[in-house]
Formats: sequence, C-alpha cells, structure tokens
Amino acid sequence: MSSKSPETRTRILESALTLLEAGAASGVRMSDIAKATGISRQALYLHFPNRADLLVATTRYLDDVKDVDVRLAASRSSGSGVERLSAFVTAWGNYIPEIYGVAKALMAMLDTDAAAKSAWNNRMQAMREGCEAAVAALAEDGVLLPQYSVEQGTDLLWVLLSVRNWEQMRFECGWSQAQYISMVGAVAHRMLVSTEV
Amino acid sequence: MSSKSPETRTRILESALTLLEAGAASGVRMSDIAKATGISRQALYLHFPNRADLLVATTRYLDDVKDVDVRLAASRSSGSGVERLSAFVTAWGNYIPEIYGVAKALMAMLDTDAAAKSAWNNRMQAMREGCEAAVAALAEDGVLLPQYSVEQGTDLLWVLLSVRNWEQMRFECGWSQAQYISMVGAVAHRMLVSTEV
DNA sequence: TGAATCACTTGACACCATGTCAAGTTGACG
DNA sequence: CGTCAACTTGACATGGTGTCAAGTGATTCA
Repeated sequence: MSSKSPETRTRILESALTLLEAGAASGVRMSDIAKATGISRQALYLHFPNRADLLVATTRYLDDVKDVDVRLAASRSSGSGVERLSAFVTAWGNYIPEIYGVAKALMAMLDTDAAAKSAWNNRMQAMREGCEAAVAALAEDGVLLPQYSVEQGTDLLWVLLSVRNWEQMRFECGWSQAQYISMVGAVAHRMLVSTEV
Repeated sequence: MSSKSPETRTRILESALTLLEAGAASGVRMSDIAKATGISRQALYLHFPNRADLLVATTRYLDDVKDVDVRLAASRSSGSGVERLSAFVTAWGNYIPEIYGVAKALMAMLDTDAAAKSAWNNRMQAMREGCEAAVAALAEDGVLLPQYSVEQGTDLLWVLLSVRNWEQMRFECGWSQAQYISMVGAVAHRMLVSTEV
C-alpha cells in the first residue's frame, strides 16, 4: 500500500487508537491525530488516502494488537454446545470494551462512508461466524430450540451480541461489565437452548 | 416558540417528514427541506434556530400525527401480563417502521448534538415506560422469571425492542416485518416469562 | 393615503472539517 | 555533490451549517 516510512504509519495508528480509546466520541479529527503523532496534518495523507481508510486501518491494527481471532477461536475448541455458547458470549462480550472507542468512530461513519461500512460489515461478519459455530454446536447436541433453524438462531445471537446492545446495556441501563456478561449469557441460553431433557 | 406563520412551519415539518421517510439516509440537508417546502434555505431559520431543533420538532410532529401514545397505551389496557407483553411488542414493533426515517436522522446526530440526544432519550424513555408496564404486569401475574427484578426485565425488553435491533434484523438479517414481530415476540416471552405452571 | 410590520427573498460571508496542491526543508545515502 | 524520500508550510477548493444586511410585497392600522 503505502511505501512511506512504516514506522510513522504505525505511530499514526498508535495515536489514532489512543485517541479513539480515550473515547473522544466521534470528535477525533485528522488534525488531532496528526498532533498526537507529532507530524503535520498533511503528512497523514502521505500514509492514508482519507479519514475513512485511516480508521479502517486502525481497526485492522487493533484486531492485530488484540488478537481477536485467537480469542474467539478459543471458544470454538472443545466442550458441549452449551459450553461453547457461554465461552463465546464471554469472549466476545469482554472484547467489546477494548474495541469500543474505535468501533464507535467507525459506526458513526457507516451512513456516509462506503469504505467504513464494508470494513465494519466485514468485522461483524467475522463475529457472526463465531455465533454460527456456537449455534451449530447447539444444534449438533440437539439442544437448539426446535422452532429455530441454525441460521435463525445465529441471527438472534448475533443481534443480541451487537456493540449497540452492549452500549445500551452498559451506559443507558447502567449495568457493569460483569452484569452484562452474566445477563447476556443467561438470555442467550434461554433464547436458544431447549431445556427439556 | 416561533410567532411566524404557523402554516409555513407545518409545511416545513411536513416536507421534512416526507424527505426523511423517503429514507434519504442522513443526507437530508437544510437546503433539501427548504426546496421541498418551496421556500428559501434562510427562511427555515426564521422558524427553527438550527437543524437539530428542526429534526426534534419533526419527531414531535410525527408522534402527533401517528398517535404513538394512544397506540402504546392501548397495549396497557386489559388482559393478562403475557397478553400485554405481546400487545406491546406488536404495537411498538409495528410503529418502528413508520418512524424509522426520522429516527435514523436523529440517531445520526446523537454524538454531536445535545438537543438531539435529549429529544431521543426522551422518546426512548417514553417507550421504556411501556416496557415497564408490560413487565410489571408479568410480575403481578407472578410469571416474571424469578431471577429478574422488574427493572432488569424492563432493561432487557427495552434493549430487545431498540430501533437498532429492528434495523439489524430487518436489513442485515433480511427478516420481513412479520418475521420480526413474531421472532421478537417469541424471544421476549422466553426471555421474561417463567413457563413452570 | 400612507406608515409600519410581517414573512419572506437574495446575496454575501464566517466557520469548520476534509482533502488537494505546490514549493521548500532536512537528512541519508551513493 | 546530487538526489531522493519523508516530511513541512502555506494556500486553497469544497460542502454544509449558520449569520447578517438589505430589499420586496402584501396586509394592517391610523
């Protein structure tokens, strides 16, 4: 992509991350990132064609740093379907707060920027695969509620675990992170798992 | 508020509604509304101090036109708690599509505009009261799951019925409106109602 | 009849963020 | 010494919001 100094590029992503994680709402401007990096605003455009691409790159960088895939993959390992479901909810649910700042900035651009939209959809699709794996495991164990197909169950879990819902539960409802995990875990279970023997 | 021609004010709100309902994303500009109304862009500012206030007024106007409160109140009337829950989910769930255009425009401003935020919170709080009434009815019937307080149950229902979730289920998951109502109704029931005897 | 006033128009302009362009600086490397 | 890469500075276009000033045309009121 950009053949400039890879070191500076990383520094830019690093400071973008810091600013976004600081939760400066959607008010993180190019000039803010430049200042935080210690370079001129224009120099940003030597590394990224526009703000959207910079934010998208930031999410990818974040995913790298945080090792999402590894974490979510862990929940797919062994155990019963019910255990997998619980592991996945916990893994993803505890990942959200770490990405929230960046996620919020990206979500704010969904309507106006196609690149941001596709980057976000891409990430959410990856998360959806985790949902599907968990729901499929339930189905294999024969404990998925009979009225739902694997796809419908996946849809439900996927929506339940959305970042927006986390946001609403944490900030609007005032739940703690621990409460969020336990409530959502319980709901997921009741919503998907058949309890009859 | 504004002592200008009340007729023009209404025409402005009317065309704002039309544009927003047409789903022109968040791309409804002041000049668009002015053009649709048949007045100059500057004349808008004779009736509304800024875009946020105009949108807020539009939601209020919409609520008037659509008679939300009446509709939601209907679900509070008679019947068992379970019936009330179902009635509320149906009433609200079928209301969402009618307000979606306006809601989306307002939601897009939540981060940047305090007035928009408080208007939206206000409306969501009103919806929450409907949730609470339904959950309280369940509790009175003794069928609310024992692990939840009325408040927690209300939180859960409130989040489940969010506009964002409707959006995701309808557009991302591709559900029809009828599917949405039946799925969400079923989830609400499983999530809140104790099935034992 | 004539003055005031209301509701609006036209046109200009400030603000702010993104993004672009051109010319200059600085340091490393051959 | 020359050149190239990475960056700087400063200027400027764009697009949307919001403001300001001056003007117009119809109605009302004395």
